Amino acid sequence: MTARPVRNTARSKAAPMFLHQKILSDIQGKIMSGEWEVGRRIPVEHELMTQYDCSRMTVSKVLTRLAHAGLIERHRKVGSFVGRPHSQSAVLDIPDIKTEVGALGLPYSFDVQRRQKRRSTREDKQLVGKDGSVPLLEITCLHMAGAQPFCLEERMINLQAVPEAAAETFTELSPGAWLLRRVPWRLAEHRIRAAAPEAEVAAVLGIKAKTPCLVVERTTRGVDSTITFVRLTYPGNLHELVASFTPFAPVAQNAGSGSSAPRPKRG
Amino acid sequence: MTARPVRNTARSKAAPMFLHQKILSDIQGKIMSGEWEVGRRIPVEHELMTQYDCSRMTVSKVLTRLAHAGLIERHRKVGSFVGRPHSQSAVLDIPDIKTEVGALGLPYSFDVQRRQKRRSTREDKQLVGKDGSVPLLEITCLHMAGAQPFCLEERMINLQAVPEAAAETFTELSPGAWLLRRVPWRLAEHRIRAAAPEAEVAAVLGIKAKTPCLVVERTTRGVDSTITFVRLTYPGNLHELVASFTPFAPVAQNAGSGSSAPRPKRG
DNA sequence: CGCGTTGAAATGTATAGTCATATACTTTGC
DNA sequence: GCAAAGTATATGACTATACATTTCAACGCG
Repeated sequence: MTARPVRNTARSKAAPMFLHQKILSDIQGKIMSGEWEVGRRIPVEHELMTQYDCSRMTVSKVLTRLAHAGLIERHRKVGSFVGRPHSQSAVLDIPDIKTEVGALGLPYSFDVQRRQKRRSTREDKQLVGKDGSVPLLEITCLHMAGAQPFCLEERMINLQAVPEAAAETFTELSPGAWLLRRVPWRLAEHRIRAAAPEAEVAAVLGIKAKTPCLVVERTTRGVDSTITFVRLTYPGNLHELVASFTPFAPVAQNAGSGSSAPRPKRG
Repeated sequence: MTARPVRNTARSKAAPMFLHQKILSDIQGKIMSGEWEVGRRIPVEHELMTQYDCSRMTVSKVLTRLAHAGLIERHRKVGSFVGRPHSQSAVLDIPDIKTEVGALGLPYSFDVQRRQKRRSTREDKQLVGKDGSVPLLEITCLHMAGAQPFCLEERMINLQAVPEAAAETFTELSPGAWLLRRVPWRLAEHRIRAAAPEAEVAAVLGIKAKTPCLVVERTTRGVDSTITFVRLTYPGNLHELVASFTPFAPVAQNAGSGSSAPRPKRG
């Protein structure tokens, strides 16, 4: 009954993985891959204990750690549940555009101006991993704050990764919001720069050609391929990104109280 | 010998703090306040065990958690040490300008163009908390990539928070780098926008007045006051910020191996 | 003096429990 | 029928212990 690295059962060759590492990465994988969707119940400690043939402390520590990291939420008597990802990131506040506009106290609306299917070429390399051509959905969408254009969204969606998008009209939800709630993502890369808009873009946004614009390009990757690429062009002084940092990663104070967050009710 | 919330010794009134919370916040406080500088040895588990009159597991869990959060580094037989803050942030890559220029393969240099002491007025409100006027050091510094201006830095340093800055000439290290390595900080707020530079700034940067520029404003706060405010103006297409996110906070895989990081040697 | 051996220090992994606490569900009492 | 009380369950806090692993440092020996 002593503690000994799990020289993983069959073909022991790779780094000997400790039990708690295995449990951690198993659960983490299920969550990050989207196999366990948000709100789904995680096996209770006793189940995991049986499943991995270990003591309660061991699984408990793993779950506690996952809770600290925000991947799961735990509640006494109730159980543990897959947590809701922090909308985009707690640090760089690039929220849903609707939320942004709402924060300005202006009515939000959007208009899909273009919508076209095509196959990817060599130039859209950022969208594909290694594979050749994939079907794409190209969308141009203008976001309005009241009567004023707020942001131009030029997006490409990988239809191989998100086939449902082909049939979606994006009338209720903007493409960004739709994707965010439909597709589990793993990594979002932002590139932020200042540039003068192209003539065409300037015209749509109703600004002069030389007006400085904040251009945010985001590549969102899923488990094994890029899901979407988007370029958001904000007219210069209309927009500002805000980011807050602490020098250290935050050490969550609560061990899993989650008082304010509405607890998912599923089973 | 049972577990019972520490109804904190004297004047029990506030929320009953659990032992591990107390240990955690004690250590966290010492590190975040700068009282324990980077590399300083943290009491070994046995000491903490004695100090807080608890079992080894309890302190061990706290330390392990701090290690996961990156606040400390742990090494067998050696002990635990205050970790080095991740330069600015693992997510928004706004590194030292010197590093940025170096990455472009260009020789880096900088030139302090202005350096002036004054007292803060009502307009510099971002620098002060509630207090009235504080002594300031105003610095303008031009960063060069080869022969080309790369970035203009306009900075204000709170001399109340960093009195040593008054005597510093910033010949070896740029103001930013100097501050970063001298002053412990708690929070950095960035505001990022696109704008046309003012005539004066455009002249210094050697660009046309209408060239879009990426303007990054950063307020860095210490324990109880703002340390410095800086505005970095990058000529438009010369610069791009890059940020990567994952939907969840990263769950550190290693429990404290820290293989590559050079272990501080102090005692 | 240099080199390996050995011991001890410190963390790392894991077990097996106890008691506490929050909460859903069930039973009881009126 | 409905609320109060009780019970079961799942997590949370903590102890005490065992053994593993890594690495510093002291010792012994040629």
